[in-house]
Amino acid sequence: MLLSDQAGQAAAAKIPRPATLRESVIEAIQELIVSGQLKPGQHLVESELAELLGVSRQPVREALQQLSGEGWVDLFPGQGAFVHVPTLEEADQLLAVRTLLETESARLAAKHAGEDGVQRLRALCARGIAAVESDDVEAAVATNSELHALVTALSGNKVLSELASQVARRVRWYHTPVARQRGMASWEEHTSLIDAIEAGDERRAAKIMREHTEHTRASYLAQREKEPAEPAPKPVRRRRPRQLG
Amino acid sequence: MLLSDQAGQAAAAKIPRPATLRESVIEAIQELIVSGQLKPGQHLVESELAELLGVSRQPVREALQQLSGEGWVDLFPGQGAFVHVPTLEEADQLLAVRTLLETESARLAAKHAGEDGVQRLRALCARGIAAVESDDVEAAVATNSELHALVTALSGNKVLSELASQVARRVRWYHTPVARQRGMASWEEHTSLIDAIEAGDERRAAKIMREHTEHTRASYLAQREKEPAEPAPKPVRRRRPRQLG
DNA sequence: GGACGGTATGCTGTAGGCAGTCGACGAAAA
DNA sequence: TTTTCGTCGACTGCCTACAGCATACCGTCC
Repeated sequence: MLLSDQAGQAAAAKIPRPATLRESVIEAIQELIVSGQLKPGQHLVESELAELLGVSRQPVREALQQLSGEGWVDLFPGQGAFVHVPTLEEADQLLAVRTLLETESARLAAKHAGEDGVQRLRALCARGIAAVESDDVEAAVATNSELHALVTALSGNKVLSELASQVARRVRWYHTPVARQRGMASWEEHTSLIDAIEAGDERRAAKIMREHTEHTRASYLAQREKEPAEPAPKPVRRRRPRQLG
Repeated sequence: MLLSDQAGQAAAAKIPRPATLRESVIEAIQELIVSGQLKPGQHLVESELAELLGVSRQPVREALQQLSGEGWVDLFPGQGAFVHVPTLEEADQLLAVRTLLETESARLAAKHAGEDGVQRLRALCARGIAAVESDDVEAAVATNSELHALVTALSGNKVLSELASQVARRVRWYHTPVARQRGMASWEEHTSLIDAIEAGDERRAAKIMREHTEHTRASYLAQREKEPAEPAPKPVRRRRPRQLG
């Protein structure tokens, strides 16, 4: 069976199925939220989103269900969906959880990662450093995410890596508008992390990752301290102003 | 404002809202899965579930979306929903994650729990021991879950406790059919855990919880080793046999 | 006899529509 | 002027209906 052998090769770049509308809508709404076009607390009217995206209400509803499961929006029965409002406290707790998950990931990665994995880590790290040096913030952030994702993947624990990636996405949303990036220091930490993983030193890898994520957390809190945060505009059901004409 | 004062008192037993159909359906399907009426790998036909529960396809679809987000079912675009098939490897990884989350919870609980929290823990523990002594397995399992949930709640980190409770639910599903309960030994560990929390000894609390959950994990694996696991009936889309008549 | 292609079937994905419900606004009463 | 009640508008929750598609069955060809 030649084909099944190839198919067995991990990500054999599955044919880019036209995906269901629901999935497309999920990504679209996530993008709208992360990019700030949909603001925290905003009432998401199904019919409006449907029209905006050119689909019917059903896929939008299903997308909102799923997004609520991942913490992007809050669903109030009978009232509809509202973009989740991340409080300072919650962000802190989320960052704590991320630290926990990624620290364990790093430890396991040091335990299990092979030569191949380390190579890929180094490649990503190089790309990240290059991005920082050329002041390409966007690329640096993206590469940073990829690197962390790869570390969790190398842990060998799929459940863990999936959970971590979910948490990471939310962290990115909370974090992005506040502090853009910690710059080169972050990538030096990445480098020593990879060294530890290559050496198979679990303790050191865990320690570095813990400190690394705690740095991010500290910088986040410091940033947020300055701006007293918006006065939480009470997420109330919006009423469409009278359509005249 | 008298009313709002009362409402502020935590769980003032919110009026049992008639809940949306979707939520009822979610619980119903979860129950069907946990109780084994829906077997792993089984194809969940929307219209059948709808008829079975006496609702239309829409609430069923939305419930399946949400359940897929929590790992109870797998959604294959164009093919439908299948009850998730927990492999041995995945169960092990899930238990590892649970250990991680609950250990951290225990540590934080030792750090933050007050007199009141400890009291409630002791009460639950007493109930659990009583249940074991009277051979009430059902009650013992339920109380066990409650106790662990309370520990995570006492951690003071809502994100963490929510994640832990989700993981715990899945663990219970994987675990229940295999090993019913470890009996009294488990509750002795609970007792010393509470002692550590009361003393505010973070390290000890974490250590006990880690060992405690690792015991569960070991017993699970031991149980599963014996039965070579079902031969994984290839989750294929079922086709209703021809209706004659 | 085995592989291939055509056909049928029933399921999923999506759309549209109706009733129930929640919130806002305005009028009437204290 | 403040509180309370009634009405209106709009949105959600759910149902029904249709189009597209994936799979299984079956006849045909090699």
